[in-house]
Amino acid sequence: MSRVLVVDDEPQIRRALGINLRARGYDVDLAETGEEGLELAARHHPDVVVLDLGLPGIDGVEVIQGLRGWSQVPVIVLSVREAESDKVAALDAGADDFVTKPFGMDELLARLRAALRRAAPSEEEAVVETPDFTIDLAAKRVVDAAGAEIRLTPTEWHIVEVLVRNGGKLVGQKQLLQEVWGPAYETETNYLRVFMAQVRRKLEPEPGRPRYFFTEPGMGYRFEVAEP
Amino acid sequence: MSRVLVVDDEPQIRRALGINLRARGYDVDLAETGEEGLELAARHHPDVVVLDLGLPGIDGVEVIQGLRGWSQVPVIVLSVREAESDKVAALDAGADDFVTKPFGMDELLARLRAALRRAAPSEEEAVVETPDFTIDLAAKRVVDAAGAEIRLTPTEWHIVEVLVRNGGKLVGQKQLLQEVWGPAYETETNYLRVFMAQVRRKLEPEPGRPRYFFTEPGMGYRFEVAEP
DNA sequence: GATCGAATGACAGGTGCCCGTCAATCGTTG
DNA sequence: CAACGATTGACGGGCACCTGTCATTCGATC
Repeated sequence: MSRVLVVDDEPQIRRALGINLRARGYDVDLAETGEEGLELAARHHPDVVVLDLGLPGIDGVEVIQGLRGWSQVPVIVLSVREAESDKVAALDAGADDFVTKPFGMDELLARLRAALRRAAPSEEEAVVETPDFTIDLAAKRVVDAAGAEIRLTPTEWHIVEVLVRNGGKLVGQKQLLQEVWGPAYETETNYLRVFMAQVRRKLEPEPGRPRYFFTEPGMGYRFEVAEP
Repeated sequence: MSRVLVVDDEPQIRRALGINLRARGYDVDLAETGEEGLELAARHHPDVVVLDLGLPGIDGVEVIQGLRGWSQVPVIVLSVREAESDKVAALDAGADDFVTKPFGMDELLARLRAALRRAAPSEEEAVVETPDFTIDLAAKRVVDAAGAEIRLTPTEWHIVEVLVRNGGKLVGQKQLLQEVWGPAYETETNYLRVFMAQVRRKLEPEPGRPRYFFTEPGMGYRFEVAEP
């Protein structure tokens, strides 16, 4: 789950945010001062920061600037101030969002989700490696052990994708047929045999003795990388 | 400069934003309804959208959903409503920020800058070199091996940009069509064939045997610089 | 152990789709 | 009005997919 750093000098706010965020599965760091916040940020690399502007010691805007020196972490600013100039200063310093106290917990949580969603375009490294080939789901590509590309046709790739995304799990024939060819084809088991053979010819070192794409007779197919 | 799309049914708001934004050097599109806004977004690909929630016809939240179907453009929501549930709905639909009317122009401009800054590709070393040409994504320039500039038309450049930014990854036909021409063109595969041919004529040493812009039949295209 | 049926695997021929290419037309801009 | 880029349509070639048939394997039954 995501890690949230809360920087606020008011104990009741820290407490309320700590309870609510942890209840929703976030990991939460609490800091009372700007200095403490910067230190925790450096140590724990939170995914999002909730920052009060009116801090004792160094000001909230300075905290933002301190963060921006080395991090792109989204910052949501809290403030009792209504003054427009404060908002402008905070946003220009690099804040991502601005919430005026008193605020509703639902709104803050929604803004938190929005900030995390923006920051997380990070195409999870969807790569599966085996001793004989490597599958990159994001790039839609397969390379063999020597690094040479293995070309798959659209249908072949689609089958491989479904099986790999369900890695280790059995995928039923009907399910596979529906996902690759559409709901009207759920009885065309011939297709599966033809294309599974093709996939094995291209990926299995011994197509006759599959090491990765296994048949479960009468049920379906399973992709699995054997443990060493 | 950046292009801003403003969607609001109140003439005085449209007028005020139009004047203020243009005075600061933004290119501005003005739309009165959600439908018009979606159409303009598809045609002009703005860098940021300012959207009123209380629209006649289709609702602001639906406009956000319509946009999010194909675009990651930041959306700043305007609303007279104070209700927290509205904010939550808009933010969860994919809005990036929320401003309550009446708002100060300075605050809106600051949030606009913040949204654009977030979306900015962070000015990283956006240069791709190959033995035959060099692409500078930031400067929007291509030069050949001898240092001479290669001129690309806007559409050609847009295609190259999308493919290069996804370097190594396969870009689906629909995705490419949507990002370059807009969501209404996702079936016009002719465009791709014509413009890919044009791009290859200008960049590939042997347009008939591509070394950089590869076709994945039935799926899409991929830009890649071969390892030495 | 022999027989049978069900399910999978293998193979090859035909056909339709997709890509690359060319060319004509339209719309915009200077 | 000239020049350029974008939009279409048409066409040919290659290949991916579909299809039917036959071989093989496995388990059940007698």
